[in-house]
Amino acid sequence: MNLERLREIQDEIANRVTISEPGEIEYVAGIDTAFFRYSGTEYAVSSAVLMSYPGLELLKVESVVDTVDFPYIPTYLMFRESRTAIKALKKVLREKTVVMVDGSGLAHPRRCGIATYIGVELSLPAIGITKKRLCGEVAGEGDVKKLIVDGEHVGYEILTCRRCKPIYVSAGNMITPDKALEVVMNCLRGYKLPEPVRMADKYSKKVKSEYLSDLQSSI
DNA sequence: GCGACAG
DNA sequence: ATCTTGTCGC
Repeated sequence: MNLERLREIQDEIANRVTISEPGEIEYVAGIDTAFFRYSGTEYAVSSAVLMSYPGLELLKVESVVDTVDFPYIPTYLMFRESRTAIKALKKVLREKTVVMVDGSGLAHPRRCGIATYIGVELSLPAIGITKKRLCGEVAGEGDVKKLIVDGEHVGYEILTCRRCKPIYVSAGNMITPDKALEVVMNCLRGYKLPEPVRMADKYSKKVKSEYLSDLQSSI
């Protein structure tokens, strides 16, 4: 599978993106993936959390461990972690849920970050969250600046806590950049990352360490 | 050619 | 992302 073909796949996904106002939001899901190698094999641990919105009560946590075959290549992250992530996500999904993914949405050279891919593939509203800017330019001043990619306003760079570096929010699918920003703001609880992503990150690392110690004690 | 480059 | 101790600061 060459990059040219993978690029075509991303272009196809990008063409299926919908930018619209999602309906009523009752839940918000978060998804994150951790990695580790064991006996020469690489594994991915994806954890998905489901929280009420806007109350943010933790309702469900599900994790999936899988082997990984694709390397990390900037702008091709979806081919590395989406399979495991989608498996975990499907276990917590309900109607009226917006998904928050640890990765770009439309803030991607071909408008196809992993959040967009997951959103289009599962046909649901998705938001991309990253701690580093993959591409685009930042415009404006203050704690909330616009993120522009190829002249298109796809999301925002926001300062979620003073003394912290900013995070990047972008629409993934079936949501507008402004609505994505609103949902993320409503999921902030004093930490750098919005709760759904922060919780998913925490659980993926927890399950990873438990899984590793199980493997090592079963020798 | 050079620099940039999510997780 | 991951490998890693102490350490600065709220």
